[in-house]
Amino acid sequence: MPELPEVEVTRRGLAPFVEGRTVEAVVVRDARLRWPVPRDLGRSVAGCRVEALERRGKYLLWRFGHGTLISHLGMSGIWRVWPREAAPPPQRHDHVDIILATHIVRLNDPRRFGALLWHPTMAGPVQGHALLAGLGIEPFDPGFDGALLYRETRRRAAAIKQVLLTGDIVVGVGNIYASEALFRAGIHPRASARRLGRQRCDRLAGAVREVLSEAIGVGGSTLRDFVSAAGDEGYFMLEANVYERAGLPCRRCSTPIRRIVQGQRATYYCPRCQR
DNA sequence: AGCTGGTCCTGATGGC
DNA sequence: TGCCATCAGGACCAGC
Repeated sequence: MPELPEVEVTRRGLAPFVEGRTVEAVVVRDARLRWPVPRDLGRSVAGCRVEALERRGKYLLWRFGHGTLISHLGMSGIWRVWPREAAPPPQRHDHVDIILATHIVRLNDPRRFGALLWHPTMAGPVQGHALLAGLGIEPFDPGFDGALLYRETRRRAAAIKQVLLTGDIVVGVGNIYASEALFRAGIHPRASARRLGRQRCDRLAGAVREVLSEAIGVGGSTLRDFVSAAGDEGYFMLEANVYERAGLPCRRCSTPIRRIVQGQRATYYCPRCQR
């Protein structure tokens, strides 16, 4: 279940089975994701080698010599891998199989907010694809720092929590980690983005990077279960400081954590630690 | 009935 | 008036 850490954990889990391997066939069982999965995906990639499995924001990019398979997990998507002889029969919501020589990589997505699209190289570099073109900087790019955050928020009057969620300044911060990063930085989620000072931007940029990288680190420990199809162990989260802790004492100051709604999404924060 | 991890799209608003 | 960027809300779904 996918914010950036879950997508990165997925990428690391799939990469050994996928990179350098050749796709034998693609089975599209149900094409009705956010946009229709191309029915002829098999014709685009069968017989072709996956050069690399990359990530951009929450998108997983299967790089081929002649194009890129763009995958997004939406709210409920998950990729699983089995040795071919051990793959169970497809279950409900198992929409697509990518069949390799020795393994099957299978996409399950109950809510169908995910996406699987083919972008041929002849249509231009994949970074120019409409879905990727507007994305903000990667949180682990050395160029992402307080100075950038400060510069990019100057004309954003909206609440910092919502600005973080749009992903057009920095990618990968979903609803859970937005609350967690703001707690770590001591910033109130409703604070106007443009009114944050330089120091608070420094703190927030650091907090975003820390929260995401710690979550990736922890998710790494569930990699084995995730890949082996031992159950839906793919999703793991850090022990939250605020997320879903409404009414419980703040771990730092014991003040009860509050839940508010911003843009129809829940936000959690400590009214004492975050101003 | 009302929540839930994402994000695209539309239409409204406001600045130049 | 027009052209922007920004912003709020709706939309897409199944499962609990």
